[in-house]
Amino acid sequence: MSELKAIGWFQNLKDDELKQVEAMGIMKQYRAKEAVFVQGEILTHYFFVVDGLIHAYHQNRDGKKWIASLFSCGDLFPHTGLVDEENRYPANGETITPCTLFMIRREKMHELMNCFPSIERQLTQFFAKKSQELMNRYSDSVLEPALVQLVSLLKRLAQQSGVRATDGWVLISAMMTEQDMAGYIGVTPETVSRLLNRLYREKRAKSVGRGKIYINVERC
DNA sequence: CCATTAATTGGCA
DNA sequence: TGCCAATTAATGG
Repeated sequence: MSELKAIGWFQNLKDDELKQVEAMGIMKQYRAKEAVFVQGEILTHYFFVVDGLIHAYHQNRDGKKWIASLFSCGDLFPHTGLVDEENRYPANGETITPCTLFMIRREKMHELMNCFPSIERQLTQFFAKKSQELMNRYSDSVLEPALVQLVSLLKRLAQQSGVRATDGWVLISAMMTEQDMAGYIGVTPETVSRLLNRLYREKRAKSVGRGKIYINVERC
């Protein structure tokens, strides 16, 4: 059960403290494409990602969806209600791949911060990092063409869950679908499909069946 | 298998 | 690039 140590937040805790933290929440398994929370509902729990990929997205009445953020191992979400008074989920949370999440009630989360100041400091750093990521992503969405944004996304996935293969190729498995990528970048699925095929032609990436892509780190 | 969903492709704005 | 339509591929019973 000490999977918690692996996610970064609790590394400098003593064993008994770690047990104390484990007792404050529960480890939960999710299947792929399973809802974790719904936008607008009362915020009852926070989630630490132990394993897997989750997205938070907004959706309009036509069903168009925009992925606000991606969470992988070591991330904590949602990001509201901890240092402000917001008490509803700001977006829809849904797993992309099968996931293992450490789930902790809101009240316990505040208790956790009070009991362990070191974790509260990490939270501040975490927010700063996420804020920076969001700003970079937004500037890319305005300044860069979709191809560049797609490559950035693939690089990020490679860095987070990629497996090194032979000579400069990294395998990204357990991938988002192309629709997900489209939703993240803010373009249509057709565009993503065409851009990916372009990357394949240019030998900057290659496909290994659905959901698995090799990317050439050097050329990207 | 069939039904459903995802991805591809071509045409046109 | 986006949107639409027509196919083709893949996935899950």
